Amino acid sequence: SAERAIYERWIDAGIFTADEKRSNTNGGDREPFVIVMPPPNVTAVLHMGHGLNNTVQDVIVRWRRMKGDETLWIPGLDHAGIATQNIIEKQLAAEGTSKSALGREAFVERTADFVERTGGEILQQLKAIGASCDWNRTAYTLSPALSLAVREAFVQLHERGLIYRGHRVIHWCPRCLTSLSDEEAQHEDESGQLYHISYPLAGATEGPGLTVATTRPETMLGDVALAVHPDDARYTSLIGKSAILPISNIQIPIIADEYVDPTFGTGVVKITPAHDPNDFEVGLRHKLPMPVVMTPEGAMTNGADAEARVPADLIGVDRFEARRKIVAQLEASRRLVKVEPHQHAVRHCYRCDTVVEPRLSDQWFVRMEPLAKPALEAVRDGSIRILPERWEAVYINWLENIRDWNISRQLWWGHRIPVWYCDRCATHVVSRTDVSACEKCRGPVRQDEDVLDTWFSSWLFPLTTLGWPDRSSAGLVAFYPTDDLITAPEILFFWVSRMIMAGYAFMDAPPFHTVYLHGTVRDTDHVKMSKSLGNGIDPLDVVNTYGADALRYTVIAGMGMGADLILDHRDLEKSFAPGRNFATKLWNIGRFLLANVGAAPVRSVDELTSDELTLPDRWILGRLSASVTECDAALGPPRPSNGRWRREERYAGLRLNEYAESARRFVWNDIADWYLESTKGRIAGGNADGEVARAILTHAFDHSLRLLHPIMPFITETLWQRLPTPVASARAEFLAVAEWPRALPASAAELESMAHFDIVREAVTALRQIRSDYAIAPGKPIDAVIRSPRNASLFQNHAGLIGRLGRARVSVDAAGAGPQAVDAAAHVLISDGSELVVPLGGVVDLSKECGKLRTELEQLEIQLHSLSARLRNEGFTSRAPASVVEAERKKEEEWRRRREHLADKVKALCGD
RNA sequence: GGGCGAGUAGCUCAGUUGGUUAGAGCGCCUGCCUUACACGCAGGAUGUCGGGGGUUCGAGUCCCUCCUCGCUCACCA
Repeated sequence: SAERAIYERWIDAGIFTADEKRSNTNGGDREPFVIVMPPPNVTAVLHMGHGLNNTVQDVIVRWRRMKGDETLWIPGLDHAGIATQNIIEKQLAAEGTSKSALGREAFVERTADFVERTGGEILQQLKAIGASCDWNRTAYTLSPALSLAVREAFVQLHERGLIYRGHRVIHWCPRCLTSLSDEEAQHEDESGQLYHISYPLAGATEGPGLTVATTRPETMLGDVALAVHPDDARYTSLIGKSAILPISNIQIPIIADEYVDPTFGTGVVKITPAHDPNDFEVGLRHKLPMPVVMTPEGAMTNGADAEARVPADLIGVDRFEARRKIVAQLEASRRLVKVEPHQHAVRHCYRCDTVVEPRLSDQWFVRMEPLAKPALEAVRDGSIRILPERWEAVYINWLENIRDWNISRQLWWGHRIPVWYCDRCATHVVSRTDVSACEKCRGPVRQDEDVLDTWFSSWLFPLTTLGWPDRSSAGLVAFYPTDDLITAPEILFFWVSRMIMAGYAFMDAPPFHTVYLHGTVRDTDHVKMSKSLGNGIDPLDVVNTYGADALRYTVIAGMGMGADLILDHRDLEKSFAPGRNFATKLWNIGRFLLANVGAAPVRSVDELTSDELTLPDRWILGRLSASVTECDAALGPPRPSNGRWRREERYAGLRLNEYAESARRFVWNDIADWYLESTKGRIAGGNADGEVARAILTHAFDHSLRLLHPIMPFITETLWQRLPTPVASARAEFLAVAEWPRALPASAAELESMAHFDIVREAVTALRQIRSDYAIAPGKPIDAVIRSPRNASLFQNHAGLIGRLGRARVSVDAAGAGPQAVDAAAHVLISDGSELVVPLGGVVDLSKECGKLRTELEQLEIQLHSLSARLRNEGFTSRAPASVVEAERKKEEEWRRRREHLADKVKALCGD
């Protein structure tokens, strides 16, 4: 319930707002740290994928903010050409109208209105999970400024000869009625049919003819030749002759082309230049006609150059229906030789899943090879790293085989292509500004009807959001290049690699130095979560039920580098239990602390003298430093030290789950389980030692909150605001901008203290174990003797603490191993060689304990045996590092002692 | 078809250059409403580290091979 108010205070204080002047690349004294958000589609609503993606970004941004960087996280929206247009078209259909009835101008206006009114909801939703974006800089790919930049990029590339108009077979979606790039036409494996069709030879009315195999019989109406391999002995005699195209009944030549694979199918390929990219190439080589036999919607027709190929009964018939009819006709005329089942990959539209139709048309293309070169080099030379590492190979493989990018879309929603045609002069002009008349003849011109691929605007995002094309803009000077790019692997090619190309093409520098690809959110059957499949989780439900911090912690802690996140949409409580439980724990620690420590200022830890500190104090301070070190190591270096990643740091860091685990362990297992319990008697005392305990507990918890703030910003900020302040210390107004903890190197004395407290903890655990093993009721008092020749004073000093935490009256026997206990007693060895003894005084079944002891002895014998064998092995002692051998020897010694001890005990207790 | 990855406790996953008795969370078992927390506390059980071979004094970790799942690219009609 506190989240919204805290978020508003952060916003009011302007702590998410970046200032160019503070960046050290622009006269300031702070390192800039910048992340550009992968802009969600303007019509999108928040789902778990966004939740994951933006939580990761926010964790990193908040970490750097606390580290003192000038942080900037730029939020944005993508106009999402096809996706948005589809939505409006559906709306229009529901209203009984259509985009063509509306007309282009009205359609665009309506879409813009819709986007204006309801779009961008997702950015509001991101605030609910705590996203610390600089909302003043929210960018939109179709805004006037970015549209100008898009046009500038088009014109520049054209001037450099990298954009051209191409006439070729492209991927066409018959439902969206637009062309698609290679990446947008996605392969899906399908089991289809391979139809073997016999084409009679011209002049021979009878006979078998030539058999070709095809998966798309309907395209045969567009056939202009049959092709065989020039060296295929079966067919060489036929080259140059003709065959009859069934159904259309026209004569087509038999040609030779090396493209044909003699080993596949029958070794004869039908050539359909207008409806197959390979056949198109063959057609070019052999100067064949290229008849189009389908409408844009995918219905059969006699299109350009087709004349009378499609018979009347097939005109207007959909391609798949036509396939059935043609197969039936072929069968009837005995031209269908056979049909085989056939596994193959079919391309589908990435937006509507319709089977893509290859189609001959005129489109604008970007020549990619020159752009790919520096992008390839950037990853190879370490200017850019990709995490997890394995994606670098995928990236390199794609860029090495890059193909030109079809950027024109036959849509209305998007950036209109800045090209104007003069039909009279049969020329065109590419222009930064609108053109109203032909330069040559002063006659009328018309602008290209098409718009640009959505990704043609988003690939410029890191540039345009910072002020490009003005290369000297404050934004670019202060914040370019950015730092991390965080997204899902699905858009590595669509977006990430193209941004890298754009960075080099337009700024001569990479747009970022790190690409972090996180996993996908899936359900327990590992199916990708999606609203339409009904297996989605609404992050706002989670926020409302368990809080944003529970969501964030669960997501971060549960996700290894690059691994998918599995959640159960049917059981939110179970899915988010880790985060909810930890958030509650944290809150309760805070409650205890505030109730016991109170609000009065505490002493500063810096001024405490070492003789004031108790053993637990020194231990928790040591654990704090160790935890900070662990968190820092998991988060890693924020940027390459010298522009390029050195090998040893390249794949280090951003292990957010390890960072989360280290912080959790410190808070829960160190502070809550041990330190806090150890202070319970002290603070109530109200004396000087109580003041020390107050100071240390406050200090340790304060630093826990700092460590956890990037992951759980709301709870940590709320608690931190109420924490007592150390006297004479200037504290930041918000935890969100408080200093990140620094690890202090531990002195030898501190390390010894930590080891000593670990021994004390062992004694406590030993007592609890005995109580549990012998089922001694919690209220029943027990006595314990610690026999310790070496650490008697340590145990003496902490007998009270051990007794309180272990629920026993503890005394210490400094004489060490004296005469064996006459009474039945439980013995537990402590790793310093001491022994903890609890007389069981008739409460316990002796035979049970003997059995236990014997089992323990037996296991120890086995382990000792293999350890000794190892130490007798010369290979080990001579080749293993000395430190390892030494450690093993020490261990063997200890185990021998323990074995003797156990054997003695069994003798004494069990009589054998 | 090419490339890559994964297979570790019932489930979801860690395990950094080969080196003590392989870890965490959830779940499970036992006992506890111990004055911050039962979303908790204490104690506990559970692993032929996918199969097989190899290198090594030593392999979850390196190599080979097989099996099973993913991801990704691809013009075999």
